Amino acid sequence: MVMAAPAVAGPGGSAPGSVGDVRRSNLALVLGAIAEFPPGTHPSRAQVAGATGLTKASVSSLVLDLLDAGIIREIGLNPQGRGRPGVGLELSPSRAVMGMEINVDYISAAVVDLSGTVLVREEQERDNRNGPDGPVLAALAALAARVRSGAGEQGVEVLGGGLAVPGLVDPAQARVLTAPNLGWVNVDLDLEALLPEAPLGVELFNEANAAALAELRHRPDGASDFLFVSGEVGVGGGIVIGSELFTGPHGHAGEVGHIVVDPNGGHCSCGGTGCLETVAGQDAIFAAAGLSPDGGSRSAHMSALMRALQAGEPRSVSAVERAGRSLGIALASAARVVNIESVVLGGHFAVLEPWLRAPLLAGLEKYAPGKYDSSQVAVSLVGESGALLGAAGSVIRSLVEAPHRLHA
Amino acid sequence: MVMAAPAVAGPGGSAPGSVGDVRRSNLALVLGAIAEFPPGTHPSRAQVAGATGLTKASVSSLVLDLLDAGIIREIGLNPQGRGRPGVGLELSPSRAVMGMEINVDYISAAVVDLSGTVLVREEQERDNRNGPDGPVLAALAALAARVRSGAGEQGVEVLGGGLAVPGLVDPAQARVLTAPNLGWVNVDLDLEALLPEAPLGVELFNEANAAALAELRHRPDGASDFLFVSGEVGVGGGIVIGSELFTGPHGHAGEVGHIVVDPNGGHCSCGGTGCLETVAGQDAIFAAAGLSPDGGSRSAHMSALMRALQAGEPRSVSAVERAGRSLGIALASAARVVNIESVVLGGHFAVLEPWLRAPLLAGLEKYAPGKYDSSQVAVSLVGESGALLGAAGSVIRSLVEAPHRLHA
DNA sequence: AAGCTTTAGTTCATTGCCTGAACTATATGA
DNA sequence: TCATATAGTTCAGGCAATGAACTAAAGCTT
Repeated sequence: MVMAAPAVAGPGGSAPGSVGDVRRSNLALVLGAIAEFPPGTHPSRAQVAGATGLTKASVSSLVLDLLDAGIIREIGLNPQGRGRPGVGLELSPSRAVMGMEINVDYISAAVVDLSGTVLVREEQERDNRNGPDGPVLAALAALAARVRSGAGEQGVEVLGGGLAVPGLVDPAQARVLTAPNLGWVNVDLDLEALLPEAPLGVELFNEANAAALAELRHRPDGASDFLFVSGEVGVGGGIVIGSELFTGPHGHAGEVGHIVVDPNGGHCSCGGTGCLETVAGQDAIFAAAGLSPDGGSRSAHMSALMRALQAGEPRSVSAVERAGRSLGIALASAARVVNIESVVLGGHFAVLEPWLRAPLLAGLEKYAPGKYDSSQVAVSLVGESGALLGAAGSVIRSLVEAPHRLHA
Repeated sequence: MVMAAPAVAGPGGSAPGSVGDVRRSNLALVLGAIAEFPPGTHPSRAQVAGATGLTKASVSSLVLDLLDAGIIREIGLNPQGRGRPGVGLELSPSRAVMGMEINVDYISAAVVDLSGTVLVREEQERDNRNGPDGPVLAALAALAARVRSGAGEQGVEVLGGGLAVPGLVDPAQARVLTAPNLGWVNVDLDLEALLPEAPLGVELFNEANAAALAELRHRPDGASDFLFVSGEVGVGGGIVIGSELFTGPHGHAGEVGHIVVDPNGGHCSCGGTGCLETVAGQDAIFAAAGLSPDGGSRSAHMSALMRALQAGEPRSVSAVERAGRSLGIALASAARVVNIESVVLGGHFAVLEPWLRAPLLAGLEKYAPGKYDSSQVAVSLVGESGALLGAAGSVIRSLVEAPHRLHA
């Protein structure tokens, strides 16, 4: 049964609850209400009271704490028609977090304020393949410092950050377990060095997971349950359930790229056989389309593939169709395991969607009839910078959910 | 990052927390501590205080509420060596819940006390296939009433119940969406009628999910993350993560039986193609082993299959090997999606495990190398009555986690 | 322009809960 | 018999939310 969630619930049997915890909980409730108000509108204390169910007295007191902590600020007046106008509240525009990304051929960093607006952003091309991790992180630290001081000049303080990496990560240990396309195995990261003295520290994310979180924030339909499939060199995924990232017991759920789609298929970089990635990863598609894997950069290949598809070149079309069919098989299986009915296509899957959609839907209909319909296969809205934005957004969200961490 | 769970955390942004919620939370904490003490040992208030981190004063007060509600009782003395002996506390033996099950060829009901001991149990053979649901439920209600009054004669009060059904359910609406082997589609159940006046009502469960919960309770290794695969006529599953059932956004996660294991495979009763169930379901195995599907009952077939396997009859052996390989493929895919590394085999998979294990492990190694090892493929310990026990256990657990529901 | 109405926000006494310290109760050991 | 150790209770103190009363500041009415 779907249990009615208690207003304040203890954890799985460990720490005792005391009165102070109620305040922490309500502090988050108030801040969340302010954050979730339609952008542009600045709710008054009274409106927050209405939205949260707390009394005006409690809200006043909680808002005071948040003001003291600098997380929110008062802005202008807010006439309600008749009586005394309310004082508008909004997330402080001078507090921000940093999103960072290490990818195969670039590093990037951006400062994002608490309402999600990108204030400063810088990207740096860099071949990160198969080199040691040290120089990559040094370069990123320099980039982050530059972006941070740029924000500082605008009077913006960076509270914390999130780093997205294309590989399996152990966030608790700040460790990259494997990142095949970077050539990293069991790399421990000194996240503190990326953002020295930041009160909230730096969190580590898998790239596809971070992108899924960004997608969650930007979906106009407000979807709270979906599977984000990210087509890159590899095929990654992120599962969002109830507006939360579902990571599984060890943090690596959603590895859609390694679902078996053909038991008699080819070898995969993961050591497995017949994984989706061996059919729908970038290199697999290029090879099947007859584009030599070494004759140019991947982005050049992608452009060539697009031209060929637009011209209706049969080999390219059938390569993409094969990828779509396999994607359908993988998503059918995934739907059965996690009971998700909605898919968002990211990375090259978004770009190839016009050619991918029909075979994908046919595959879903054949292997999981009735579980999806075409309206539940959408194209990503966040594009390239999804991982960056998602990492930042997740840090923002964890702050909103636990504002007491900021000495309030 | 794995966030440190706050001692008292609000829900996803709805209800305000107030001081009273702290008490509810701590009430559950105390009751949970008492429930989780090694069976046979009856903790004193002081020991509960130590285990929970609450003060003795708070524990005394909370224990008083639980005593008033009749959920626990004091039992004997508990010498600690030197000073004053503590008063032992235990879950009240006169409060219980009822587990119920509807299956293809029987219905059953059992009264289970709060510590998990089965007090009364009755099973009734009955052919529930393809008949209307009304008579089945009437028979179950009668059975439940009999068992309940049997418990009542021993002075045991039944507080609530859980019903396990072999099909997809919507617990919130008390509705069975589909139960192929019963021939039910969109059946609304009057759960209240099964246990009139029971203060906690009756919850509805999918059979494999309930069995997974029973498995959780009975594992000696205390595993808290595993995938339970139940082989019956169909192939069901239940995902346990962090000692909680993972049900997905719509409550139907873990349908391992319909993972695609062969894109060119046969039709499945779900409408799909190449599902695990078409290779590893009971009928599929019997057919592949050359046992005519209509020449006897399923249990007779199972006995025949076991004899054939013990004799090394090639067709039977290869049928089971094929099922094992396919199970390996399905579990490899599932591991990638939910990141679970441990499997428990139930139903006929438990019975066939000696023949199933080798091909299963080979499949896992081929399709998800390094994700599992043989020690993480275990055989179910709860056997036939798993669903019954799991449904009851889940109701007990939800009571332990929210004791205030009992007017305390 | 003065006064009424309406809404926003604050102040304050009350209630509920946990805490820590003091206290009572009850055992063992010398 | 007395010292010691442990269990459990009592009680004052602190913190948080509540609801009612109150102040503040606008629009509307006449």
